Amino acid sequence: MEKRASSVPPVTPTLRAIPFTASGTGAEALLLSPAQREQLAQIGVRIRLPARMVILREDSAADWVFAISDGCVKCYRELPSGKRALTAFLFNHDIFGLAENGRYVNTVQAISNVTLFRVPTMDLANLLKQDGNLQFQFLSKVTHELRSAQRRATMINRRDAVGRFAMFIALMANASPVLTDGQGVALPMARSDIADYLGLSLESVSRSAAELERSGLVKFENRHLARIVDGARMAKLAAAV
Amino acid sequence: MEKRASSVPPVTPTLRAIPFTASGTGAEALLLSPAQREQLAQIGVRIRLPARMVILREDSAADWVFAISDGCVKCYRELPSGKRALTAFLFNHDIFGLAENGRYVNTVQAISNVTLFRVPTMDLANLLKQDGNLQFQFLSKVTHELRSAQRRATMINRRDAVGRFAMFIALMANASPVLTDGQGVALPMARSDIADYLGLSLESVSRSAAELERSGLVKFENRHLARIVDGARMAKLAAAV
DNA sequence: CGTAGTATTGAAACGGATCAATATCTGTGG
DNA sequence: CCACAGATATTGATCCGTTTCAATACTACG
Repeated sequence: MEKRASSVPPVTPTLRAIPFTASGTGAEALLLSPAQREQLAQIGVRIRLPARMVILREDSAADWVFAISDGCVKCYRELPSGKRALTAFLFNHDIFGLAENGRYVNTVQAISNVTLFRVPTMDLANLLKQDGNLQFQFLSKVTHELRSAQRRATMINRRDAVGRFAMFIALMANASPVLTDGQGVALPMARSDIADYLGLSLESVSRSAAELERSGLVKFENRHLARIVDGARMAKLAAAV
Repeated sequence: MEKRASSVPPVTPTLRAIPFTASGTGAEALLLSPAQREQLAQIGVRIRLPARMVILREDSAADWVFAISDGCVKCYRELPSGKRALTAFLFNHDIFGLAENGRYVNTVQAISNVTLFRVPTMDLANLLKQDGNLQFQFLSKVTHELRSAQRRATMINRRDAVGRFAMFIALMANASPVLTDGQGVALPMARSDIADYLGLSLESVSRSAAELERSGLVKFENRHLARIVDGARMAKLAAAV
């Protein structure tokens, strides 16, 4: 059950989704076939972008759809009040840039250096309409992202800040493919990003981290690397919704 | 721009989604073509279910996918703590029952009497894979539901209960196709459902309703019908995220 | 190596949750 | 059609935890 970021990102795009139907062994991921990847590769390009770069802006023309080959991005919307609501952190195999009425819905910004696969929206739409199986992968993918959004809402619903943060670490342990190996959970994003994602103040996130460390559930090697010390209690706290 | 529930629900299924690409006039809805509706009608059946009936249960085998022809349902998950997290209210033209690994993710329960269109999951999957355009509608639909889930998270993020409830009423004014005509907003669900959806206690919802009425923004004709009195201030409050 | 952005820690206050009592509604049977 | 009972909703008082404001510490990048 080991997850590892491929050291050499593939040239063709990848995608991972949970299938609608039950597979033989259980929660197996659905992956693009070599042929499908080749098809996508032909209409798109691979680009590398530096950390902190804004990849696309909400309400701008949705000319491209992106798939992440390597790295981590954050999706957010600027609220009228000036706050920013983070809707998702995306990693390897994730897609973003699906539009609504030809406009992007969120702003997407690189957290780390990222390698992306970029496809013109129109070309992708045409390809999807032609290849039912490929589109089915996308449908599964978006459905899965819908579940993620619902889980986030559930997480935000919790009253206790510590519990929310614990859930978040557990979430990242699954979502982020990087550095999960030795029980270390990578948290490449800033504390303020976590706060905006969890609907907490920056201070509460900080206090929650301190509290988790004090109670011996998690050890923070540094601000961006958490090591789960007591997995059992951690899981219990994360599940205590 | 009048919305009205058709008095005679159609025999073939309907679906409404926001297209990816910009249409001529702006935020126009995407609708199934007569041919597509006919195709769907051939593999599914129309059923009527009474209010309060549980239509499908989380973790049970996902044998069918449903589309709502008429009425209102709620989707929720039972949390370990015993609380229930409401993930969505669904109306006319909405779909539910998309599975993950062959199991339903949420429980869906009828709020009013409902008329549903029911399709075997397998048959639908096959049809979607064959008909790229039809599947594209579903993809658009699920993408749109993803936005809804994100909006809900944004709503839950608000600190003030009154603001959340105001947003909810504004949301229902758009989502619910019923009774929106004369500035009246139908709230067919119970106060406790609203509470579970907004992440508030039942009491807070009740207090918020009272507060909205006291400040002259909304008049509650009865518990299930809100009339927006001061649209401008209402919109302002709802937008003050 | 310094500086600006980022994070931690402390003290006080606000707002929603909770507990508790009462009121209203809905649907059932007389 | 009305009365009754159980469920649903409202209103009040108190408590707890997060937000906010403020000061200090840390870290990363030039």
